[in-house]
Order: sequence, then structure tokens, then C-alpha cells
Amino acid sequence: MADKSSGGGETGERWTVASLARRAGVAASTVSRALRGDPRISAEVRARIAALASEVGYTPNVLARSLVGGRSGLIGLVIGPVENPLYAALLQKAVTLAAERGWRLLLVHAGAGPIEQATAESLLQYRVDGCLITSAELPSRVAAICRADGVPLVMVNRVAWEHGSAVSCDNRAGGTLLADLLVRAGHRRLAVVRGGLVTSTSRERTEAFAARVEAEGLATPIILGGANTHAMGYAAGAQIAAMPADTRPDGVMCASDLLAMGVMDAVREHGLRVPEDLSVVGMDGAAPAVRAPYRLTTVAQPLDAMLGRAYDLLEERMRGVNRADELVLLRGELIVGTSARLPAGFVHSQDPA
Amino acid sequence: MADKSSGGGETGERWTVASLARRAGVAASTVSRALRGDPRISAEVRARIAALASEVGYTPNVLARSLVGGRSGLIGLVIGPVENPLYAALLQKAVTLAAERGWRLLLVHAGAGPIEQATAESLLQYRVDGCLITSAELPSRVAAICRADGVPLVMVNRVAWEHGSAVSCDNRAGGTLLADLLVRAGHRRLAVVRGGLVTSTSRERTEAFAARVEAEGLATPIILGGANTHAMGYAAGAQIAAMPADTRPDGVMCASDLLAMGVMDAVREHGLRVPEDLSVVGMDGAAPAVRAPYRLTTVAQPLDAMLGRAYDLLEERMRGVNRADELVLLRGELIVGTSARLPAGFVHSQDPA
DNA sequence: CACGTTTGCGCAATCGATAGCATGAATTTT
DNA sequence: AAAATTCATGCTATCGATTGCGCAAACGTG
Repeated sequence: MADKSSGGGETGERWTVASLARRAGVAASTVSRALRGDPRISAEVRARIAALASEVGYTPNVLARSLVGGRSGLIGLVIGPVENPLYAALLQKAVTLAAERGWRLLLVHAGAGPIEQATAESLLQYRVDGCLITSAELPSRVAAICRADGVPLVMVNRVAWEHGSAVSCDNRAGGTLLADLLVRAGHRRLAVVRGGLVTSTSRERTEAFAARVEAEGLATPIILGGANTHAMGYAAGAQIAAMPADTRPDGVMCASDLLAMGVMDAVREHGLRVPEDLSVVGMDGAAPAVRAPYRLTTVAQPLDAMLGRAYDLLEERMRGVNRADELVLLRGELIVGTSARLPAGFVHSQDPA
Repeated sequence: MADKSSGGGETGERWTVASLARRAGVAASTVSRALRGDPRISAEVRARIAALASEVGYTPNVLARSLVGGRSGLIGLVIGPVENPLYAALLQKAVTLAAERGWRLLLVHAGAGPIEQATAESLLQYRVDGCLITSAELPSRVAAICRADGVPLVMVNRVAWEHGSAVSCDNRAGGTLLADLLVRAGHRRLAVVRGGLVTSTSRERTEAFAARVEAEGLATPIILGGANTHAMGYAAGAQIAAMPADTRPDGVMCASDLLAMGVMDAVREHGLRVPEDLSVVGMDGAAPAVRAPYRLTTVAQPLDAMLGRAYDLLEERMRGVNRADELVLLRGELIVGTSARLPAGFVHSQDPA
């Protein structure tokens, strides 16, 4: 049926504006305008071309369009280790929210390791309109590349280091909140299990927690950990469990839920009960940490809001608005589980009396 | 320094072959050939242009290249719910292995839900060279689109339904292996916790396990579950724990590690010990299931090998080789944890005596 | 009925990179 | 020394979609 010389049809050749135009007996520019709803094309012709296009299953070539239009509709995504459930959740939401804005994600990197130069360059090769970095580590190579080429850049869950805006949970506020909670509940010997030594999230959470503990007149928390993995949490938990009961911490704040899960796994294997022998709190609000068997008391990051703001920031800058970089902090939400003893008279936030 | 009329430099304008050519005093085609290492260009000129390109930080526009070249270098990725750690691992490996082949991943969909038409169409709009579907669910819409436009398609962890090749773990062999293991260890009342009712992986694992159990002369396993989530596993575990001890199953095979974790969490909360009161085995080899507190006995999917084969299949078909669709099955590896009683004299595979 | 204005659409250039063909110079061959 | 090659590079069309400009025909008005 479809004649081959028209350039489309069952031959596997894809339809183009040109072949559609030949078939419809109009110019290619008319096809283009008709499909984009240009009012200069008569409603009659527009309908005819639209019908033809959907009949033959025409799909515009975005690559060609972006060549002239200047925007690719692609957002580069650099994501941290997705074995961390927080990043997994972030990834999923990032895809969904991007689709709602008509963007597609070019998955540039996923994992803990550093980003290779060749990988980072693909951001430029594919002319991404913007870049979203979601990783607690410091991918300065990507940041440098984006800056050099004027690609808007937004970081989520990590504060800006050299270039680009950032959206983050207010980690200090979270750390302070958790310190307050533990101190008011009567804990006296506190510990912190920290994540990566160079990650801003871990540092801020740890510092704020320790500062508030000291401000309350208690001894400086002992610091354990040093990497944001389950194994590191497990090791720290084993260390804690091995301490004599009279000097052992009675409250532990972990810089992430992943660490908290490791800590709980270890101390429980060593026969300690949570929270009777030891309170554990975390930060992130990762799904597996909140449910059984952990039921962790934690500060959940508002991922939807964070990504929404991040995309807003990107969109502004993609439109050419020449704004200064900004840092947006959003407050996390306390999720009260059963992993920590609570202050007397503490009212469950989800359960207002 | 950089003169604006040359089209590149600090003005934010990006360098192109044309602007590089003007700057170098040669033709654009010469720049293109020089950068691609065409031997027809003298070594001298080639070196000069290469030096200039790296000096100004030129990056080729892949979009333009693919317009003439016909290939975009993009692989569409459709991935299942990444809160399932198996998919998270798959995602991470998929990115790494794709980069090794010089491909980039266009993240089309991530999650459990169905794929929207507009989302699926982006596969065609961006002229992906191939498509990788990693999901136990049946994204037939994507398959149909790929078939209609001749886009090579490979599925991982799901068997082909209508169109495209597939690479999968040999789920039946795994189910049989686990049934053997439990029966030989003396379990007599077996149960299965299955995943999604329409997913091939869950169905095959369940059927093979049940078939072998019956072949061994034991009663047909009771079937629980019906969705591949932690919550479903937890619910099934609660059901099991609620049964009277003399009729309660003494061995449970879960169609995924995610389910197995849910089952173990539930039965432990109800005071049952694993494996003393109940053996639990899973399938997948997900990282959190293998470590504390689960230490699950499971059949690990060979993800690296699976993805390697999947990409091989894609690559062949992208080169235009007109091969028939094929189904590749790879054997999983038994990982022996502590979640199940073992047959007497069972030799730990990682620990040959 | 003549002239100006809108309406509707085609022509051709453009985006950036690539590839076929052509061209002039340098080199080899007879 | 004239002819035949080889070599290095330039010219130009091409991929597919978009867009500024131009040009008819249809419309309206005086």
C-alpha cells in the first residue's frame, strides 16, 4: 500500500516531514507547522495532516529538532549508589517528575565510584539541557564540565561546592532535632556513626548532633563509622556491642538509615535489644528502615519536594534566566518508630491527641 | 583572546567543526576527518587540529552526528521498581556495562506502574539504537512500539512474550534445585510465597519448585503471596506464623529475595526462629538478603553475565544482523546462608572441604 | 471595479557533522 | 619530459525539522 518512494511504510524506512509532505501533497514546512498547531495553517489542512501522521505512525525525530531548536529535552542524571534505598527512591521519583515536565533522563552515572572523563563528556556530547546530580560524594569533574559549558546544574542531597545550585534537606536541623529527642528521653552516653568523611550530608548531621549534645551539657559523643554503607554500620554496631555495659552508649545517631540498619543488625546479633539496651536513630526515611524489622526513628527527607524544587531551579536556568546559584534547604519530617526510647509524654506526630 | 567571530570561546558559544575550521584555516570536512583519525589527512594537519580542539575544549555534537550517521548511541532502558534491590543492582551494572560499549542509557521508565504512551514514544523520538527491558512485568506497549519501528529489543529477567530476545536466569532449574535442597534436608511440609501472578519469573520458580516437591512424593506446597513486595512477604510470613505448629510449613521457598526478607521479618516478629522452626529460601541473590540479619540461602542470578549476553544480542541486531529472536537461559548460583536447614553432609560450595 | 489587507502555504536557509566527488599539487611512471 | 597516479584537502549535498521571508489567492473596503 504505502509507496516506497514516499519514504515511509512497511519497508522499515521511517516517515519524515518530507515523506509526509509528498504524500499529502504539501510542503515539508507545512507539515511541520500543521503538526505543531501553527494557526497559520488552515484547520482543514491541519486536520488532514494530523490524520495522516497518526495513520502512518509518524514520530518526529527529536535529534533533528534539537539541532535547530537548541534544546535536547535531555537532563543528565548522575546518581549515587542505588543499593542505598534512598537513592533508589530518588531515582524513581526523578524519572517520574522529569517525564511530567517533558524531559528525559540521560543516565550518565550510577554508583559510588568516581566518574570517568569519557562518561562526563557525554553530557556535552548529547547537549543536555541541564544536569541533576544526586550523590553525597563530590563529583567535581561533572560540575567543572557543566560550568565550562554553561549547562545548568542542580545538586540534590549535597550542597554546592564550586558551581551550581543545590537542594538539600536541612541536615543540621535534623541532627539537632535528633539530639534533642535523645537527650530529652534521658540518654546520657551518645554516639554517632558517620558516613563518608567528605560528604556534606554526613558532616552536617554529625556536627549538628554533637553540637547540641554538648550544648545540653553532656559529654561529646564518640564518633564511629566513616563510610555510608551497611557494612560500616554493622562494624560500628559490633564495636558498640563489644563495649562494657557501663560505658557503652545508650543512644546512637547514624548519619543515614543505611548505617542505622547496619548498626541495628549488629547489636541485635550480639544480643542487645533496641531500644531497651540501646536507642538507635537515623536520617533519610529510607523505606526498608522504616518498616519491620527496624521501625527506625528517623528524619525523612522530603524527596518529592526536593526534586520539585530542583527541577524548578533547572527550568529557570534552562530558560536563560541568569540567576545566581542558590542553596535551598527543606525541613525533614520526624518519623517516630520504635528504635529509640522517647521523652516522657512524647506525642506521636502522626497521632495527635 | 578567542575571537567571537570564530564562533567559540568564552562567550558561551560552543565550538563546532565550522568554527574550528575557520580558526585553523581549513575546511569543516577536514576538521571532521582529522578528529576522526582519517588517514587521508596528513599527520601534521591532524595533530594541529587535534591540539586546537583539545585546547579550546571542543566536544562534538552527537545529536548532529547521529542525524547523518543513523545511530544515536542511545539505549532505551525500562527498569522495574528499584526499591527491589535486585533491580537496583541491575541498573548499576547496566550503566557500567553500557558505558564500556560506548552507549548511553536513556532512562525511559523506572518503577512498577505501567508505561505511559508518551513515555514509550520517546524511545522513537530519540531514535534509540536499542532497548533494554528489565522488569518482571509485561511492558507490551514498549515491545509493540519497538517491533513496529524495528528497534532491537532485549529483555532481562523476563521471557519474551511477543517480540524481542530475552536473557533470563533459569528459573525452573533454580526452583528445582531449592526444592531438592529442602526435601533432602528433611523438610516435609513446604510452602511457596509467590510474586506477581503474571510475571514469568515468579510463575516458573513456583511451578518448578512445586513440581519437584510433588515428584519427591510430598504434599503439594501451599501457595501464598501474589505480589513481589516486602509487604506481601511480610503478610505471608504472618499467615505462616499464625498456623498451628503441627500443620505449619517447615520450609518456605519465596519467589524472590524481597519476599523472603518479608517472610523472615514477619515470622521472627512472631517468635519463630529461622531456620530452627522454619527454613526460608529465596531466589535472586539480592545484596541485603544475603547479609545480616537474613543470611538467606538463595539462588543468585548471574547479573553480569546476563547483561553481557543481553548487550551482545542487542549489538548484533544493531549491526543489522537479521537474526531470529532467541531466549538465553543462564544458570544461577546457589548461595548457602543460614536461613535453611541443610541436608546432612551438605558441603558448602564456597568452602570445599 | 481597483486597490490594500489578510490568509495560507511554499521556498530556501539553518542547525552541526559527515561523506561522496572534485580539484590542484606533488609525485611517480613510461 | 609528458603522462599517469597518488595525495591532501576543499566543495557541496545530506540527515530531519524548523523558521523567516516571500508570494499568490481570497478577502475586504471605498
